[in-house]
Amino acid sequence: MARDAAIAATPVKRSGADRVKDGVEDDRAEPTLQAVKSAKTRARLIDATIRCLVKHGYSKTTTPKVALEAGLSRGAMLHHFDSGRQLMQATLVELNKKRLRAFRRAAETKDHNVRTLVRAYWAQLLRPTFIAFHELATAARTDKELAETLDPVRVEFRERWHELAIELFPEWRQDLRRFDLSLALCQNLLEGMALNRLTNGVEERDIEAVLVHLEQQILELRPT
Amino acid sequence: MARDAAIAATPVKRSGADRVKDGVEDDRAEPTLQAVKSAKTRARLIDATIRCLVKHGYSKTTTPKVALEAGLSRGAMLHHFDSGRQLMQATLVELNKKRLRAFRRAAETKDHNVRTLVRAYWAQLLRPTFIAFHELATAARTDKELAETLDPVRVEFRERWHELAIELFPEWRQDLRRFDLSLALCQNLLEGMALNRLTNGVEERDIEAVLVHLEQQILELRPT
DNA sequence: GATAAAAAAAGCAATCGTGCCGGTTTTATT
DNA sequence: AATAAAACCGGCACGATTGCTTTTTTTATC
Repeated sequence: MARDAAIAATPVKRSGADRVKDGVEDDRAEPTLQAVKSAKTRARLIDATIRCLVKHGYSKTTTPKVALEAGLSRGAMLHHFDSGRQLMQATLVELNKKRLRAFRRAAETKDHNVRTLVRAYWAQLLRPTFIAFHELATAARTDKELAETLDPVRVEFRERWHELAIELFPEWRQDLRRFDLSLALCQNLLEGMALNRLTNGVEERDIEAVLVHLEQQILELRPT
Repeated sequence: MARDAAIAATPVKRSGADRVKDGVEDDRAEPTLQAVKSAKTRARLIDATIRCLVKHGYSKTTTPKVALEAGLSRGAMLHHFDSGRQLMQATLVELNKKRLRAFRRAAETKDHNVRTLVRAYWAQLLRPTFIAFHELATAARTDKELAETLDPVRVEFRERWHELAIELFPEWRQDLRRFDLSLALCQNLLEGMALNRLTNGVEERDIEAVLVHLEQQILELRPT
Protein backbone atom coordinates (compact mmCIF):
# COMPACT_ATOMS: atom_id res chain seq x y z
CA MET A 1 0.00 0.00 0.00
CA ALA A 2 2.50 2.54 1.14
CA ARG A 3 4.83 1.32 -1.55
CA ASP A 4 2.19 1.80 -4.17
CA ALA A 5 1.79 5.33 -3.03
CA ALA A 6 5.49 5.93 -3.29
CA ILE A 7 5.74 4.50 -6.77
CA ALA A 8 2.75 6.27 -8.15
CA ALA A 9 3.55 9.65 -6.71
CA THR A 10 7.30 9.59 -6.89
CA PRO A 11 9.43 11.89 -8.99
CA VAL A 12 12.24 10.44 -11.03
CA LYS A 13 14.98 11.99 -9.01
CA ARG A 14 13.71 10.98 -5.60
CA SER A 15 16.06 9.98 -2.91
CA GLY A 16 14.21 9.50 0.31
CA ALA A 17 11.96 7.01 -1.34
CA ASP A 18 14.94 5.12 -2.70
CA ARG A 19 16.38 4.89 0.73
CA VAL A 20 13.17 3.53 2.12
CA LYS A 21 13.04 1.04 -0.69
CA ASP A 22 16.60 -0.09 -0.08
CA GLY A 23 16.02 -0.05 3.65
CA VAL A 24 13.33 -2.61 3.28
CA GLU A 25 15.90 -5.28 2.63
CA ASP A 26 19.01 -4.29 4.55
CA ASP A 27 17.57 -3.12 7.86
CA ARG A 28 14.20 -3.69 9.53
CA ALA A 29 12.48 -0.32 9.41
CA GLU A 30 13.82 3.09 8.57
CA PRO A 31 10.41 4.57 8.10
CA THR A 32 10.86 8.15 9.07
CA LEU A 33 13.37 10.72 8.02
CA GLN A 34 12.77 13.72 5.88
CA ALA A 35 11.28 11.41 3.34
CA VAL A 36 8.09 11.77 5.28
CA LYS A 37 8.22 15.46 4.65
CA SER A 38 8.63 14.84 0.99
CA ALA A 39 5.59 12.61 0.98
CA LYS A 40 3.60 15.26 2.78
CA THR A 41 4.59 17.87 0.27
CA ARG A 42 3.67 15.61 -2.61
CA ALA A 43 0.32 15.00 -1.02
CA ARG A 44 -0.14 18.73 -0.63
CA LEU A 45 0.59 19.26 -4.29
CA ILE A 46 -1.82 16.56 -5.33
CA ASP A 47 -4.54 17.98 -3.13
CA ALA A 48 -3.91 21.40 -4.58
CA THR A 49 -4.23 19.90 -8.06
CA ILE A 50 -7.57 18.39 -7.15
CA ARG A 51 -8.83 21.70 -5.84
CA CYS A 52 -7.67 23.42 -9.02
CA LEU A 53 -9.38 20.85 -11.20
CA VAL A 54 -12.62 21.43 -9.34
CA LYS A 55 -12.31 25.19 -9.28
CA HIS A 56 -10.86 25.96 -12.70
CA GLY A 57 -11.35 22.81 -14.75
CA TYR A 58 -8.69 20.84 -16.55
CA SER A 59 -8.01 23.32 -19.32
CA LYS A 60 -7.24 26.14 -16.91
CA THR A 61 -5.37 24.13 -14.31
CA THR A 62 -1.80 25.36 -14.77
CA THR A 63 1.34 24.65 -12.83
CA PRO A 64 1.57 28.18 -11.41
CA LYS A 65 -1.99 27.94 -10.12
CA VAL A 66 -1.33 24.59 -8.49
CA ALA A 67 1.85 25.84 -6.85
CA LEU A 68 0.04 28.90 -5.56
CA GLU A 69 -2.83 26.80 -4.25
CA ALA A 70 -0.35 24.51 -2.49
CA GLY A 71 1.52 27.44 -0.99
CA LEU A 72 4.75 26.40 -2.66
CA SER A 73 7.00 27.83 -5.26
CA ARG A 74 6.90 26.48 -8.74
CA GLY A 75 10.53 25.46 -8.40
CA ALA A 76 9.76 23.32 -5.37
CA MET A 77 6.92 21.78 -7.25
CA LEU A 78 9.12 20.71 -10.12
CA HIS A 79 11.45 19.18 -7.61
CA HIS A 80 8.75 16.67 -6.69
CA PHE A 81 7.15 16.19 -10.08
CA ASP A 82 9.33 16.55 -13.12
CA SER A 83 6.50 17.90 -15.21
CA GLY A 84 2.94 19.03 -15.00
CA ARG A 85 1.86 15.86 -16.72
CA GLN A 86 3.44 13.67 -14.07
CA LEU A 87 1.56 15.61 -11.48
CA MET A 88 -1.68 14.98 -13.31
CA GLN A 89 -0.97 11.28 -13.57
CA ALA A 90 -0.14 11.04 -9.89
CA THR A 91 -3.33 12.94 -9.13
CA LEU A 92 -5.36 10.52 -11.18
CA VAL A 93 -3.95 7.57 -9.26
CA GLU A 94 -4.59 9.32 -5.98
CA LEU A 95 -8.17 10.13 -6.94
CA ASN A 96 -8.77 6.48 -7.61
CA LYS A 97 -7.44 5.62 -4.18
CA LYS A 98 -9.69 8.20 -2.61
CA ARG A 99 -12.70 6.77 -4.34
CA LEU A 100 -11.85 3.23 -3.31
CA ARG A 101 -11.23 4.33 0.26
CA ALA A 102 -14.63 5.97 0.31
CA PHE A 103 -16.15 2.71 -0.83
CA ARG A 104 -14.49 0.71 1.90
CA ARG A 105 -15.63 3.23 4.43
CA ALA A 106 -19.20 3.03 3.23
CA ALA A 107 -19.04 -0.75 3.27
CA GLU A 108 -17.94 -0.82 6.86
CA THR A 109 -21.23 0.62 7.93
CA LYS A 110 -22.97 -2.31 9.49
CA ASP A 111 -26.29 -2.26 7.73
CA HIS A 112 -25.68 -3.23 4.16
CA ASN A 113 -28.82 -2.97 2.18
CA VAL A 114 -29.20 -1.94 -1.39
CA ARG A 115 -30.71 1.35 -0.47
CA THR A 116 -27.88 2.59 1.72
CA LEU A 117 -25.31 1.47 -0.81
CA VAL A 118 -26.97 3.29 -3.66
CA ARG A 119 -27.23 6.38 -1.52
CA ALA A 120 -23.64 6.08 -0.46
CA TYR A 121 -22.44 5.92 -4.03
CA TRP A 122 -24.63 8.83 -5.02
CA ALA A 123 -23.22 10.84 -2.16
CA GLN A 124 -19.73 10.07 -3.40
CA LEU A 125 -20.56 11.39 -6.84
CA LEU A 126 -21.43 14.76 -5.41
CA ARG A 127 -18.03 15.22 -3.82
CA PRO A 128 -15.02 17.03 -5.30
CA THR A 129 -13.17 13.76 -5.77
CA PHE A 130 -15.53 12.65 -8.48
CA ILE A 131 -15.60 16.03 -10.16
CA ALA A 132 -11.84 16.10 -10.41
CA PHE A 133 -11.79 12.52 -11.59
CA HIS A 134 -14.23 13.36 -14.33
CA GLU A 135 -12.12 16.29 -15.47
CA LEU A 136 -9.13 14.00 -15.86
CA ALA A 137 -11.12 11.20 -17.46
CA THR A 138 -12.46 13.62 -20.03
CA ALA A 139 -9.00 14.94 -20.73
CA ALA A 140 -7.69 11.39 -21.01
CA ARG A 141 -9.89 10.74 -24.01
CA THR A 142 -7.57 12.86 -26.15
CA ASP A 143 -4.37 12.62 -24.13
CA LYS A 144 -2.49 9.42 -24.76
CA GLU A 145 -0.31 9.54 -21.67
CA LEU A 146 -3.20 10.33 -19.37
CA ALA A 147 -5.13 7.50 -21.00
CA GLU A 148 -2.32 5.11 -20.24
CA THR A 149 -2.59 6.07 -16.61
CA LEU A 150 -6.36 5.95 -16.57
CA ASP A 151 -6.63 2.52 -18.08
CA PRO A 152 -5.27 0.46 -15.16
CA VAL A 153 -7.10 2.78 -12.80
CA ARG A 154 -10.40 1.91 -14.41
CA VAL A 155 -9.58 -1.77 -14.28
CA GLU A 156 -8.74 -1.63 -10.61
CA PHE A 157 -11.84 0.37 -9.81
CA ARG A 158 -14.02 -2.14 -11.58
CA GLU A 159 -12.38 -5.10 -9.86
CA ARG A 160 -12.60 -3.64 -6.38
CA TRP A 161 -16.15 -2.54 -6.96
CA HIS A 162 -17.03 -6.09 -7.99
CA GLU A 163 -15.21 -7.66 -5.09
CA LEU A 164 -16.82 -5.39 -2.59
CA ALA A 165 -20.32 -5.85 -3.92
CA ILE A 166 -19.99 -9.64 -3.96
CA GLU A 167 -18.58 -9.52 -0.47
CA LEU A 168 -21.55 -7.55 0.80
CA PHE A 169 -24.15 -9.53 -1.10
CA PRO A 170 -22.75 -13.03 -1.57
CA GLU A 171 -26.10 -14.41 -2.64
CA TRP A 172 -25.58 -12.64 -5.91
CA ARG A 173 -22.95 -15.13 -6.85
CA GLN A 174 -25.73 -17.33 -8.11
CA ASP A 175 -26.47 -15.13 -11.05
CA LEU A 176 -23.48 -13.18 -12.22
CA ARG A 177 -25.27 -11.98 -15.32
CA ARG A 178 -27.77 -10.07 -13.29
CA PHE A 179 -25.08 -9.00 -10.92
CA ASP A 180 -23.06 -7.37 -13.66
CA LEU A 181 -26.19 -5.80 -15.03
CA SER A 182 -27.03 -4.31 -11.66
CA LEU A 183 -23.61 -2.83 -11.25
CA ALA A 184 -23.62 -1.41 -14.74
CA LEU A 185 -27.04 0.12 -14.21
CA CYS A 186 -26.07 1.65 -10.92
CA GLN A 187 -22.77 3.05 -12.06
CA ASN A 188 -23.80 4.46 -15.41
CA LEU A 189 -27.11 5.84 -14.29
CA LEU A 190 -25.78 7.56 -11.20
CA GLU A 191 -22.65 8.85 -12.85
CA GLY A 192 -24.61 10.13 -15.83
CA MET A 193 -26.99 11.95 -13.53
CA ALA A 194 -24.16 13.35 -11.44
CA LEU A 195 -22.44 14.73 -14.51
CA ASN A 196 -25.56 16.23 -15.99
CA ARG A 197 -26.31 17.82 -12.66
CA LEU A 198 -23.04 19.72 -12.79
CA THR A 199 -24.30 21.88 -15.63
CA ASN A 200 -28.02 21.98 -14.92
CA GLY A 201 -28.65 19.04 -17.19
CA VAL A 202 -31.15 17.41 -14.86
CA GLU A 203 -34.05 18.70 -12.83
CA GLU A 204 -33.44 18.46 -9.13
CA ARG A 205 -36.88 17.05 -8.48
CA ASP A 206 -36.23 14.11 -10.80
CA ILE A 207 -33.22 12.95 -8.86
CA GLU A 208 -35.02 11.42 -5.93
CA ALA A 209 -37.41 9.56 -8.17
CA VAL A 210 -34.54 8.09 -10.14
CA LEU A 211 -32.76 6.98 -7.00
CA VAL A 212 -35.85 5.27 -5.66
CA HIS A 213 -36.48 3.56 -8.95
CA LEU A 214 -32.91 2.36 -9.22
CA GLU A 215 -33.06 0.86 -5.77
CA GLN A 216 -36.24 -0.95 -6.69
CA GLN A 217 -34.69 -2.24 -9.88
CA ILE A 218 -31.68 -3.66 -8.17
CA LEU A 219 -33.81 -5.35 -5.55
CA GLU A 220 -35.81 -7.04 -8.27
CA LEU A 221 -32.68 -8.23 -10.01
CA ARG A 222 -31.38 -9.73 -6.81
CA PRO A 223 -31.58 -13.49 -6.39
CA THR A 224 -33.91 -14.63 -3.61
CA MET B 1 -35.63 32.27 -28.65
CA ALA B 2 -34.61 32.86 -32.22
CA ARG B 3 -33.03 36.04 -31.02
CA ASP B 4 -30.88 34.26 -28.54
CA ALA B 5 -29.65 31.91 -31.21
CA ALA B 6 -28.86 34.79 -33.54
CA ILE B 7 -26.91 36.59 -30.88
CA ALA B 8 -24.98 33.54 -29.93
CA ALA B 9 -23.98 32.54 -33.46
CA THR B 10 -23.42 35.97 -34.96
CA PRO B 11 -20.23 37.99 -35.01
CA VAL B 12 -20.45 41.56 -33.81
CA LYS B 13 -19.41 43.25 -36.99
CA ARG B 14 -21.55 41.23 -39.32
CA SER B 15 -23.13 42.86 -42.29
CA GLY B 16 -24.90 40.32 -44.41
CA ALA B 17 -26.81 39.17 -41.41
CA ASP B 18 -27.84 42.72 -40.58
CA ARG B 19 -29.09 43.20 -44.07
CA VAL B 20 -31.11 40.06 -43.93
CA LYS B 21 -32.47 41.07 -40.59
CA ASP B 22 -33.42 44.54 -41.84
CA GLY B 23 -34.71 43.06 -45.06
CA VAL B 24 -37.24 41.11 -43.11
CA GLU B 25 -39.17 44.26 -42.45
CA ASP B 26 -38.56 46.60 -45.36
CA ASP B 27 -38.61 44.30 -48.39
CA ARG B 28 -39.90 40.81 -48.96
CA ALA B 29 -36.83 38.64 -49.43
CA GLU B 30 -33.27 39.52 -50.12
CA PRO B 31 -32.05 36.06 -49.28
CA THR B 32 -28.94 35.67 -51.34
CA LEU B 33 -25.93 37.87 -51.76
CA GLN B 34 -22.50 37.20 -50.47
CA ALA B 35 -24.05 36.93 -47.07
CA VAL B 36 -24.71 33.36 -47.97
CA LYS B 37 -21.02 32.88 -48.39
CA SER B 38 -20.42 34.34 -44.99
CA ALA B 39 -22.89 31.91 -43.52
CA LYS B 40 -21.19 29.04 -45.26
CA THR B 41 -17.82 30.08 -43.94
CA ARG B 42 -19.18 30.40 -40.45
CA ALA B 43 -20.62 26.93 -40.76
CA ARG B 44 -17.28 25.66 -41.96
CA LEU B 45 -15.55 27.18 -38.97
CA ILE B 46 -18.07 25.69 -36.59
CA ASP B 47 -17.71 22.27 -38.18
CA ALA B 48 -13.96 22.56 -37.91
CA THR B 49 -14.35 23.44 -34.25
CA ILE B 50 -16.44 20.34 -33.67
CA ARG B 51 -13.85 18.17 -35.35
CA CYS B 52 -11.11 19.73 -33.24
CA LEU B 53 -13.08 19.17 -30.05
CA VAL B 54 -13.46 15.53 -30.93
CA LYS B 55 -9.89 15.07 -32.04
CA HIS B 56 -7.95 17.17 -29.54
CA GLY B 57 -10.38 17.83 -26.71
CA TYR B 58 -11.39 21.22 -25.35
CA SER B 59 -8.14 22.09 -23.65
CA LYS B 60 -6.09 21.65 -26.82
CA THR B 61 -8.58 23.14 -29.25
CA THR B 62 -6.85 26.38 -30.22
CA THR B 63 -7.74 29.00 -32.78
CA PRO B 64 -4.82 28.15 -35.07
CA LYS B 65 -5.85 24.50 -35.10
CA VAL B 66 -9.44 25.36 -35.93
CA ALA B 67 -8.40 27.71 -38.72
CA LEU B 68 -6.12 25.08 -40.17
CA GLU B 69 -8.82 22.44 -39.95
CA ALA B 70 -11.24 24.78 -41.71
CA GLY B 71 -8.72 25.59 -44.39
CA LEU B 72 -8.83 29.27 -43.58
CA SER B 73 -6.39 31.80 -42.25
CA ARG B 74 -6.63 32.86 -38.67
CA GLY B 75 -7.30 36.39 -39.82
CA ALA B 76 -10.35 35.31 -41.78
CA MET B 77 -11.56 33.42 -38.80
CA LEU B 78 -11.42 36.43 -36.53
CA HIS B 79 -13.37 38.30 -39.14
CA HIS B 80 -16.34 36.03 -38.50
CA PHE B 81 -15.94 35.46 -34.80
CA ASP B 82 -14.39 38.23 -32.74
CA SER B 83 -12.83 35.81 -30.33
CA GLY B 84 -12.24 32.16 -29.77
CA ARG B 85 -14.84 32.20 -27.04
CA GLN B 86 -17.54 33.45 -29.38
CA LEU B 87 -16.71 30.63 -31.72
CA MET B 88 -17.13 28.16 -28.90
CA GLN B 89 -20.46 29.62 -27.91
CA ALA B 90 -21.70 29.52 -31.48
CA THR B 91 -20.50 25.94 -31.74
CA LEU B 92 -22.40 25.00 -28.61
CA VAL B 93 -25.60 26.43 -30.05
CA GLU B 94 -25.02 24.65 -33.32
CA LEU B 95 -24.36 21.36 -31.58
CA ASN B 96 -27.69 21.66 -29.85
CA LYS B 97 -29.39 22.22 -33.18
CA LYS B 98 -27.68 19.19 -34.62
CA ARG B 99 -28.84 17.03 -31.75
CA LEU B 100 -32.40 18.27 -32.04
CA ARG B 101 -32.36 17.73 -35.79
CA ALA B 102 -31.20 14.19 -35.26
CA PHE B 103 -34.13 13.67 -32.91
CA ARG B 104 -36.64 14.94 -35.40
CA ARG B 105 -35.17 12.71 -38.04
CA ALA B 106 -35.37 9.67 -35.81
CA ALA B 107 -38.94 10.54 -34.92
CA GLU B 108 -39.99 10.68 -38.54
CA THR B 109 -39.33 7.02 -38.91
CA LYS B 110 -42.74 5.51 -39.06
CA ASP B 111 -42.53 2.79 -36.45
CA HIS B 112 -42.28 4.48 -33.10
CA ASN B 113 -41.80 1.94 -30.43
CA VAL B 114 -39.81 2.29 -27.29
CA ARG B 115 -37.11 -0.02 -28.53
CA THR B 116 -36.29 1.88 -31.69
CA LEU B 117 -36.30 5.18 -29.87
CA VAL B 118 -33.91 3.99 -27.21
CA ARG B 119 -31.64 2.58 -29.88
CA ALA B 120 -31.87 5.79 -31.86
CA TYR B 121 -30.81 7.87 -28.89
CA TRP B 122 -28.00 5.50 -28.08
CA ALA B 123 -26.78 5.73 -31.65
CA GLN B 124 -26.79 9.51 -31.34
CA LEU B 125 -24.59 9.33 -28.28
CA LEU B 126 -21.91 7.50 -30.20
CA ARG B 127 -21.60 10.22 -32.79
CA PRO B 128 -19.10 13.11 -32.82
CA THR B 129 -21.84 15.60 -32.08
CA PHE B 130 -22.34 14.26 -28.59
CA ILE B 131 -18.65 13.97 -27.90
CA ALA B 132 -18.08 17.58 -28.82
CA PHE B 133 -21.12 18.62 -26.82
CA HIS B 134 -19.77 16.85 -23.79
CA GLU B 135 -16.41 18.58 -24.13
CA LEU B 136 -18.13 21.95 -24.08
CA ALA B 137 -20.51 21.02 -21.31
CA THR B 138 -17.59 19.93 -19.16
CA ALA B 139 -15.76 23.14 -19.90
CA ALA B 140 -18.88 25.14 -19.12
CA ARG B 141 -18.83 23.96 -15.53
CA THR B 142 -15.93 26.28 -14.81
CA ASP B 143 -16.41 28.86 -17.57
CA LYS B 144 -19.04 31.41 -16.72
CA GLU B 145 -19.60 32.66 -20.24
CA LEU B 146 -19.89 29.18 -21.69
CA ALA B 147 -22.28 28.31 -18.90
CA GLU B 148 -24.46 31.26 -19.81
CA THR B 149 -24.68 29.89 -23.31
CA LEU B 150 -25.22 26.32 -22.20
CA ASP B 151 -28.05 27.12 -19.85
CA PRO B 152 -30.72 28.06 -22.42
CA VAL B 153 -29.44 25.28 -24.63
CA ARG B 154 -30.15 22.71 -21.94
CA VAL B 155 -33.59 24.17 -21.35
CA GLU B 156 -34.46 24.02 -25.01
CA PHE B 157 -33.16 20.48 -25.33
CA ARG B 158 -35.25 19.33 -22.42
CA GLU B 159 -38.38 21.03 -23.74
CA ARG B 160 -38.08 19.65 -27.25
CA TRP B 161 -37.26 16.22 -25.94
CA HIS B 162 -40.39 16.32 -23.82
CA GLU B 163 -42.55 17.59 -26.63
CA LEU B 164 -41.33 15.01 -29.04
CA ALA B 165 -41.76 12.12 -26.65
CA ILE B 166 -45.28 13.16 -25.75
CA GLU B 167 -46.08 13.59 -29.39
CA LEU B 168 -44.92 10.08 -30.19
CA PHE B 169 -46.54 8.47 -27.16
CA PRO B 170 -49.56 10.58 -26.26
CA GLU B 171 -50.91 7.92 -23.91
CA TRP B 172 -48.18 8.92 -21.51
CA ARG B 173 -49.96 12.15 -20.81
CA GLN B 174 -51.99 10.24 -18.25
CA ASP B 175 -49.08 9.87 -15.91
CA LEU B 176 -46.57 12.63 -16.22
CA ARG B 177 -44.71 11.48 -13.14
CA ARG B 178 -43.77 8.22 -14.72
CA PHE B 179 -43.17 9.97 -17.99
CA ASP B 180 -40.58 12.27 -16.48
CA LEU B 181 -39.03 9.36 -14.69
CA SER B 182 -38.71 7.41 -17.90
CA LEU B 183 -37.06 10.28 -19.68
CA ALA B 184 -34.66 10.89 -16.84
CA LEU B 185 -33.75 7.22 -16.69
CA CYS B 186 -33.18 7.00 -20.39
CA GLN B 187 -31.15 10.15 -20.68
CA ASN B 188 -28.93 9.76 -17.66
CA LEU B 189 -28.32 6.06 -18.05
CA LEU B 190 -27.48 6.20 -21.73
CA GLU B 191 -25.41 9.35 -21.47
CA GLY B 192 -23.54 8.00 -18.49
CA MET B 193 -22.76 4.82 -20.34
CA ALA B 194 -21.74 6.69 -23.47
CA LEU B 195 -19.33 8.84 -21.51
CA ASN B 196 -17.81 5.98 -19.61
CA ARG B 197 -17.38 4.11 -22.85
CA LEU B 198 -15.20 6.87 -24.21
CA THR B 199 -12.44 5.99 -21.76
CA ASN B 200 -12.97 2.26 -21.33
CA GLY B 201 -15.11 2.83 -18.29
CA VAL B 202 -17.67 0.18 -19.26
CA GLU B 203 -17.36 -3.34 -20.58
CA GLU B 204 -18.62 -3.65 -24.13
CA ARG B 205 -20.52 -6.81 -23.32
CA ASP B 206 -22.56 -5.05 -20.64
CA ILE B 207 -23.89 -2.46 -23.02
CA GLU B 208 -26.42 -4.63 -24.80
CA ALA B 209 -27.78 -5.97 -21.54
CA VAL B 210 -28.26 -2.46 -20.22
CA LEU B 211 -30.06 -1.36 -23.36
CA VAL B 212 -32.43 -4.31 -23.23
CA HIS B 213 -33.11 -3.74 -19.57
CA LEU B 214 -33.79 -0.06 -20.09
CA GLU B 215 -36.26 -0.80 -22.84
CA GLN B 216 -38.04 -3.23 -20.58
CA GLN B 217 -38.14 -0.71 -17.78
CA ILE B 218 -39.66 1.98 -19.89
CA LEU B 219 -42.28 -0.37 -21.23
CA GLU B 220 -43.28 -1.25 -17.71
CA LEU B 221 -43.54 2.40 -16.75
CA ARG B 222 -45.77 3.08 -19.70
CA PRO B 223 -49.51 3.51 -19.10
CA THR B 224 -51.67 0.82 -20.68
C1' DG C 1 -16.01 48.75 -66.21
C1' DA C 2 -15.61 51.48 -61.86
C1' DT C 3 -16.25 51.61 -57.10
C1' DA C 4 -17.31 50.34 -52.54
C1' DA C 5 -17.85 46.80 -49.25
C1' DA C 6 -16.89 42.55 -47.40
C1' DA C 7 -14.05 38.45 -47.09
C1' DA C 8 -9.62 36.64 -46.56
C1' DA C 9 -4.73 36.84 -45.55
C1' DA C 10 -0.56 38.32 -43.29
C1' DG C 11 1.94 40.45 -39.81
C1' DC C 12 2.59 42.31 -34.92
C1' DA C 13 2.96 42.96 -29.93
C1' DA C 14 1.80 41.17 -25.55
C1' DT C 15 0.82 37.51 -22.51
C1' DC C 16 1.24 33.09 -20.48
C1' DG C 17 2.65 28.46 -19.55
C1' DT C 18 6.44 25.34 -19.55
C1' DG C 19 10.80 23.28 -18.54
C1' DC C 20 15.22 23.99 -16.79
C1' DC C 21 18.97 26.04 -14.26
C1' DG C 22 21.75 28.05 -10.41
C1' DG C 23 21.58 29.40 -5.86
C1' DT C 24 19.80 29.17 -0.87
C1' DT C 25 17.96 27.18 3.18
C1' DT C 26 16.68 23.38 5.88
C1' DT C 27 17.43 18.77 7.68
C1' DA C 28 19.88 14.65 9.02
C1' DT C 29 23.88 12.09 9.88
C1' DT C 30 28.64 11.63 11.76
C1' DA D 1 29.97 21.35 14.85
C1' DA D 2 30.77 19.85 10.00
C1' DT D 3 29.21 18.02 5.99
C1' DA D 4 26.20 16.25 2.59
C1' DA D 5 21.88 15.66 0.84
C1' DA D 6 17.52 16.90 0.58
C1' DA D 7 13.83 20.50 0.00
C1' DC D 8 12.94 24.86 -1.67
C1' DC D 9 13.12 29.31 -4.18
C1' DG D 10 13.77 32.77 -7.92
C1' DG D 11 14.84 33.70 -12.52
C1' DC D 12 15.67 32.60 -17.43
C1' DA D 13 14.52 31.52 -22.32
C1' DC D 14 11.69 29.25 -25.41
C1' DG D 15 7.36 28.27 -27.62
C1' DA D 16 2.57 28.91 -28.22
C1' DT D 17 -1.72 31.38 -28.20
C1' DT D 18 -4.38 35.41 -28.32
C1' DG D 19 -6.40 39.65 -30.01
C1' DC D 20 -5.68 43.35 -32.98
C1' DT D 21 -4.26 45.96 -37.07
C1' DT D 22 -3.01 46.46 -41.76
C1' DT D 23 -3.01 44.91 -46.44
C1' DT D 24 -4.68 42.25 -50.37
C1' DT D 25 -8.23 39.88 -52.92
C1' DT D 26 -12.82 38.80 -54.02
C1' DT D 27 -17.60 40.08 -54.82
C1' DA D 28 -21.60 42.86 -55.70
C1' DT D 29 -23.79 46.93 -57.21
C1' DC D 30 -24.14 51.19 -59.96
